Amino acid sequence: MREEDSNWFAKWEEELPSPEELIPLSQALITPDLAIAFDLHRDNSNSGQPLPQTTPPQPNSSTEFAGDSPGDEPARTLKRPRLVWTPQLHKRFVDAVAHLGIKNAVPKTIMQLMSVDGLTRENVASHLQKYRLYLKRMQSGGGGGGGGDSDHLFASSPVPPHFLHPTSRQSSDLFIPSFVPISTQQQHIAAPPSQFLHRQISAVNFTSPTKATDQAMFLARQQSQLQQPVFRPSSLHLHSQVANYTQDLDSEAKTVLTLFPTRDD
DNA sequence: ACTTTAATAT
DNA sequence: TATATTAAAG
Repeated sequence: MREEDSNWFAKWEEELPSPEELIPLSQALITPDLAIAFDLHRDNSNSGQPLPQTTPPQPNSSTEFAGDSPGDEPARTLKRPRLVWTPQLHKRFVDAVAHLGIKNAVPKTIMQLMSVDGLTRENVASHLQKYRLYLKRMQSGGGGGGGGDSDHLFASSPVPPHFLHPTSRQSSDLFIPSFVPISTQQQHIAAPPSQFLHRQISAVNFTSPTKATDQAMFLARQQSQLQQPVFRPSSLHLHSQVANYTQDLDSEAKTVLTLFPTRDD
């Protein structure tokens, strides 16, 4: 059932700033520094929480001289927990790609626009690769019969039409939301790593000021979703509040990063 | 240096 | 299965 092109737009917009939708979103991926910091208290009580020895690496946050002498930086080689692409995170991904236009939507740029702390270029690249395959298989088989059933994630976000038709203009000039005033929207973001946030925001000022404004708005919209309700688990340890960072040690010592609570549709 | 694609690993 | 990692090529 193909609706008009003008409809996806409206649908998409409706999805955006619903209060209910905003609440469950959390901050960002755990930052390695924080993880390390909190791991310092080893509550070694046998509470079924075997600490991950996989101390998430610190990408580059140390303000030390960046004398990158390979072989001396074990942090670089340590493994991060697997990223879990929740529908919310995927939506950010799609928004970013749509906003950039297919042309500029390369992993690095996408990553920058998403501005999710801890998200790596490779995370995005991997996801992008899979997403493109999904798009390809969408244009061929399409809506009729055989949709793969393993595409739940991708199906959870609407696919902008120009993703499928390389023709016609892309880029995002069309749908900068006229609402969403970036100022005064900002309540106090209860973000412990506000420094990081700041850093990421300031990292967006590339290219011309026009684009910068454009992307500032984009970011502003995105960040309105990032505003944290400051959910304070009264008696819980800091682990849970730092981020939605869950470890799946049930089966093995594998750790899993969860950005947002997954809510079933 | 970065992207893309395919193949492979966990 | 979903994501990561690697290799090769542009």
